[in-house]
Amino acid sequence: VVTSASYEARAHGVHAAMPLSLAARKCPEAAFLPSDADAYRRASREVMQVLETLPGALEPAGWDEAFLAASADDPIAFARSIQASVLEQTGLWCSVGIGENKLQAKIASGLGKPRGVFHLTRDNWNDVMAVRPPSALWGIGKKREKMLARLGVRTVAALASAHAADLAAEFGDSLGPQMRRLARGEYDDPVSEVRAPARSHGREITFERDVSDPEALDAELARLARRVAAEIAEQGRFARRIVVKVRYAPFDTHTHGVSLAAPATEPCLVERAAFAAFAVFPRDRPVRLLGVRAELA
DNA sequence: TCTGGGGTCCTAGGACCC
DNA sequence: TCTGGGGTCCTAGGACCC
Repeated sequence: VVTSASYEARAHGVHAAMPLSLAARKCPEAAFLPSDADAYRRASREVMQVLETLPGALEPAGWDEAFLAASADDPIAFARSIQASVLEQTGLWCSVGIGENKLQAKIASGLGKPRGVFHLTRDNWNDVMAVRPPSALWGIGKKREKMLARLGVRTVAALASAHAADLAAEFGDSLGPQMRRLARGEYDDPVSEVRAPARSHGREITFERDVSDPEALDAELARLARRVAAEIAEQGRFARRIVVKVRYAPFDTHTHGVSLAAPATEPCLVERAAFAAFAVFPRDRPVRLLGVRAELA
């Protein structure tokens, strides 16, 4: 599938997660490049190093985004100076979103793309957001948007004024009210410089063709399990539980897990747990995806 | 069109306990 | 024989994000 697309390709309707065959149809003249994770990691480090020189707590959010807790008399000028520094020192453009909290800033950075600066605060929140669909909010995707539409909620403004009880009944006592707060531009989580330790680490593979051969599946499962074990050991972490993920056609995905007697990192123990979890699955269906994930102690 | 790989968080339901 | 109410923990699945 497409990992990322240039703005020129996006103009043809190509976007991330789209199957390559469809992307090629939508944009036959596009150049298809292999992904190069090492290059992106290097570029990410360079950009983050620039941002680290700025005053204020920095919270990286993935490879190509970060939150900066800063205050400035002239936020827009400050944002432009960040942009200029990043461009000068890395040759890369970025967009900068300014907000009173992470939600506003995150949405603003999207609205600033490409290469722009956008300012989103309580003063212009309604002007900018009220008529947009709920999926314009960070944390509401297409599925929740559909569920909201069934409740008659089709805009951010409608969500902001929806009945809390209705939302709680549909989405739960936590998520429901939280979605309404998002629609009002409210967000409490502070920018946090301390990175929480990872909760899990896993590897998965989608086969080019569905695999039925049990020996081939066993071999792949062992390979994934040992790789995960080696990687968490390298990070000095221990597995608490091993979860195996299996996807059949068409996109029928299931997981089963096995808790370890004690936190462990030994490849043989991780592998044994993976096989115990895998044993729960029926073995008579062709497998499209196999994954092993360690939940960490 | 037919759906990657790495994650995080939330929810519902069941088991279990007092 | 049929059964409360409160709580915790575990598991599987799903939604979301980059």
